[in-house]
Amino acid sequence: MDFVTEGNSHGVPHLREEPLAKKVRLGAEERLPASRDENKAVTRRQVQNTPLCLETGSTSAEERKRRKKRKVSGAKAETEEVGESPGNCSKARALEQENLNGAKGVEEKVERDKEEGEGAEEKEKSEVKTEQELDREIEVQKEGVGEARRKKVQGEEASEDGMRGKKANKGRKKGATSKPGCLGDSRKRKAKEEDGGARKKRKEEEECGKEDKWKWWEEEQHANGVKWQQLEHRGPYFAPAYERLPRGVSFYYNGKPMKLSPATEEIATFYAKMLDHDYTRKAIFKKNFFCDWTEQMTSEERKKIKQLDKCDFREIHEYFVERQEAQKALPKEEKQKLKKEAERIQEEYGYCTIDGHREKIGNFKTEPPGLFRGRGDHPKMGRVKKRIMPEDVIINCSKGSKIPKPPPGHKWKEVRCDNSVTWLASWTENINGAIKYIMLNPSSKLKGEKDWQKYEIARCLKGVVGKIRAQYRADWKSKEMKKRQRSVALYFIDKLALRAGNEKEEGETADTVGCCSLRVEHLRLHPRMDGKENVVEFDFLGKDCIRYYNLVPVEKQVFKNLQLFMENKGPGDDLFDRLSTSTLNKHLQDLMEGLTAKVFRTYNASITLQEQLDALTNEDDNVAAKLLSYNRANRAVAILCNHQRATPKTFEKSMQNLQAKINVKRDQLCDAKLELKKAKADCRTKRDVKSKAALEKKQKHVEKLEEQLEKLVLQATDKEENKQIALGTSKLNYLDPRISVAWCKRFCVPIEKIFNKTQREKFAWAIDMADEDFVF
DNA sequence: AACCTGACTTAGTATACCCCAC
DNA sequence: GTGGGGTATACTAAGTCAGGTT
Repeated sequence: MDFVTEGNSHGVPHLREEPLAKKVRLGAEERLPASRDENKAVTRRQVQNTPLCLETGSTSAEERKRRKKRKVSGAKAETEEVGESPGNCSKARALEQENLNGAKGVEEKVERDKEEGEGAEEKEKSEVKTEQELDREIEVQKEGVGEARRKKVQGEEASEDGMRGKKANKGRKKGATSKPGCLGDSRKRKAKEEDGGARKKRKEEEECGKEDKWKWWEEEQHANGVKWQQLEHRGPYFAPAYERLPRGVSFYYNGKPMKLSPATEEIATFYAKMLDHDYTRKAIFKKNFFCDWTEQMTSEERKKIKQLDKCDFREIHEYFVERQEAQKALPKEEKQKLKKEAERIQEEYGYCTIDGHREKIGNFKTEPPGLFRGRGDHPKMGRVKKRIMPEDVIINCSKGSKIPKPPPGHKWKEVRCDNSVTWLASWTENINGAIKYIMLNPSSKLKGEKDWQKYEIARCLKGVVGKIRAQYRADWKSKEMKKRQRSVALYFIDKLALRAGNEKEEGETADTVGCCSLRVEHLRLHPRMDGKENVVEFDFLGKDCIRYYNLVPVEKQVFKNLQLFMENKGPGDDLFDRLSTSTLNKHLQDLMEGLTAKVFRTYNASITLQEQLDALTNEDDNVAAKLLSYNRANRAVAILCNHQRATPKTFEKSMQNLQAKINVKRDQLCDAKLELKKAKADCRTKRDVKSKAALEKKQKHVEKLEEQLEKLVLQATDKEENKQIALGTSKLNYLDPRISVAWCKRFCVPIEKIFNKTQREKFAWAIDMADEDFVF
């Protein structure tokens, strides 16, 4: 992994020379058991959670707590080294202000209204499509892109002014669907052949066509803080009531069957269902479960059930396994019936009306009761998550609207009308006391607008990041300890895309950290390592207990600072003892409006995608090769952000299958080439029309096979490189979709190859507004 | 400034579902 | 028609960050 900063004055983590998968692989080698199959009990997560093997060792929660207290009081007592004037970035701010205001601006409505009619017409036409029509459409789309490109060459103005770029895009759109071809025939053919999933697409489009799409991005935004004027919904859909176990299914204690009270039995089924899960092998899980379970028992039961290991849930477990299998084996009509019912529920509860538009809700069901599945070494795992009752639920809707009816015999905790928030209903969960919300789907206006804004802020950062970097580099030498720590932390956040790292309550959650909460034990300093100087070895558990392991050569001054920060500290002490996320974010806010630590992650992710796409895409490649380039660029971002996944259980097998396919194809190609040779000879001797036609046919066959083989090989490469990396998270949350849309348009790749249906819905705004010239 | 809480985004995993090869 | 594999979706935990209170 080359995290070396040479040739990159800002120490930006993007644009690396070496394959980007190395970091993860390095971590993985240490993390993963040699053979998962041999040792099924050892999951990735478990291995990740084993204490970090640092000389310093890990620190207990109590010790950390003690130290933290000391840190806080110590920091208060100690005066700053030198009282320098506070960081002044008003210039940067002033510069940025303009940009940001622009970003928030909204287009003139008149212009829009004029064009609305045409849009509607277009939509109507495209409602139901045949396969041929779809293929034709792709060609036309490509032709349009060519037209757009030609226009660009002629000097047409590109629209890239962020949230204001609508007008120009509209103009482009019209052109993009009408003008005749720019592509050569062979390329058109290629595109046609490669888009095999036309049937699937048609189905998707039919579904999409049903809903009339609301182009909220062409409308005015609400005044500051107001999220809606009108909101009406059906309230949450409650988890089904508990059903008693059938007679023949029993819980056993100490080998003897035992009838349990309904509440006790229900909780027992939660555990029984998880019997073949790793959780039930964890001591904390068992302890927490037993503790909460006994609390729910009747006094009679409590007297009898004293030890968990005398409890036998196996019969209950088997019952649920069988029931699930029976469910799967249900006759078609029964399955249809169930599906219909699910659809009905979705129809009734899954949508709301917001400002006159029907929008999909993200999660309209309350979370069912069960056992808490905290990740990593969560101290509360196994605790009983209580059933949510209407009496726990707060409903949020507009005043004049139809207030949802609670289930018969129940009432809501509260009905309120607060249009400064986006949630429709909420309740407080019993494990951590956190509030859970029912909110809209990502395709909704409320979510989409926020998403769009997020990328606009990240784009603003692009304009000032140079200054910010210059400043934090200068601050590395500050006489103020606070500033030094802040500047080094910011360097890490920028260069390594670390999360901010809020303080967490000790003992309440798994011990994970981010930048500001790094402890001395999470870093090791190597003045020299593998021929590189000033190498910092990071090894800590981040969000969701995903291990972050990285060897990073840093600049000399950073290295020196780290030595200074670590001086006279124990392994469990905070590295940045004078820094918190709130002071860091306050500082960032001064540098640029809207800037917070996480914006760096968004910015660096998106800029990395853009740069990698530019570097990796070859215009002459076929679609499969271009997709590999895209995935590689996406992968670079996923690695930067440390988005990992467990290697899919079926990985090895499916890899073998793919390899087998490749081998078959190779053989076929070999045969086809032989036949081609024969046909050539035949043609030379006979010299008639028939043999010439045969030759042509053979030639085409070989070409086709070659193409197919190449596609398979690319697929295999992609798969292998993607083994432990999760691309979805960055695609969904960090990459400005307009970069992908522009790339698709520029390189004639159908957007469906990059975004699936859900993603297209979420990014509808970007797909509609970005043209091929969009630059992040 | 610390602390707490609410609102919202980001995250990995479990499961449902669909399609293709047989 | 079926089973398996792969993708899409559902689910909910775990973060970030801001604003109010002490």
